[in-house]
Amino acid sequence: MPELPEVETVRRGLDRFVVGRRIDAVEVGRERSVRRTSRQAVIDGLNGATILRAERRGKYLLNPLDTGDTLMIHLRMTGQLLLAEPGAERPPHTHVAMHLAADPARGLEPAELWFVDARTFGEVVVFDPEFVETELPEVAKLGLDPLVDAPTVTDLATVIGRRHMRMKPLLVDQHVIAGIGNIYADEILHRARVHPDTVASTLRRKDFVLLHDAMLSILTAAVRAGGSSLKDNTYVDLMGEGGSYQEDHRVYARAGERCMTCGRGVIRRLPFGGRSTHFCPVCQREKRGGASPTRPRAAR
DNA sequence: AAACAAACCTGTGCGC
DNA sequence: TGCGCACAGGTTTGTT
Repeated sequence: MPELPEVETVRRGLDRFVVGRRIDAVEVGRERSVRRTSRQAVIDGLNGATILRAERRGKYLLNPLDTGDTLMIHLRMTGQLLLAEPGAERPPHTHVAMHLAADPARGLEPAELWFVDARTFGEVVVFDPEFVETELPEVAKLGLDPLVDAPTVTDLATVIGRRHMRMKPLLVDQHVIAGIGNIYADEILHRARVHPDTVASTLRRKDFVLLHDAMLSILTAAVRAGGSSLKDNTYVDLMGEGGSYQEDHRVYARAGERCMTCGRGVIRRLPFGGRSTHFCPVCQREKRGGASPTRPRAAR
């Protein structure tokens, strides 16, 4: 569920309410949430540690600790991080609870930080960042982060311009660009007027300009709105508040509706690369060379 | 290199 | 109301 804007919103909550505090105790309920290492490794790695910073790379939350280790949390589909008062009743599927010490300097009372995750795809890991390549290889291999790395149009063109992948699967590929998921990929392609089936290597400079602008403006606007919360309200921030960017979605979950941009097309929903994809057939006209199933390639 | 399916789990919404 | 099935924001792995 959570993509870059949602994870960034959570990161900001951590920055504000959790950074600088010591973890006095840790409870791990379900072992699956800490499967990367073990229950004991997470407990030992966090007990007595102080969280120095709250960082994010793609959809990964990275929190350096004063022990030299880093606490990584990935929410995957249904994970949540919630701040609560000590002893408060925990929601179902609360798998990890960290007891945070007070921070009198900032007027913060003791609190609990909960990792809640119904589907248990998410995970909590304590690792040594010096060995990120072996301990968390996927983090080491993440592509450009649109906000952290602030890539230019040329950076974007360099990273995706020689790929023969279709744009929808490419945008959600974390090795290429980190942080974009199914919702924002659809929104970005629509704003850039690029059909999801367009092969990346056929794009022109003007397309990269449009994609770059769409990516940056949509992601920053979504962060400003606190992310997108869908009907099930699975995504909420640290304080349990939903975001409002879903109100600005132009194509995602709008199949069958008239396009709000051109007023002519009707939003379609089709699987691309196995993911349901929403687009306006008028705004995002398929161009020649973009979408043939057997892509003829001149030998060279 | 790229496409595709399956796997990991649970909850929800829909058609009947 | 109840049942069964399709589907869901992510990512990895194994095959073509």
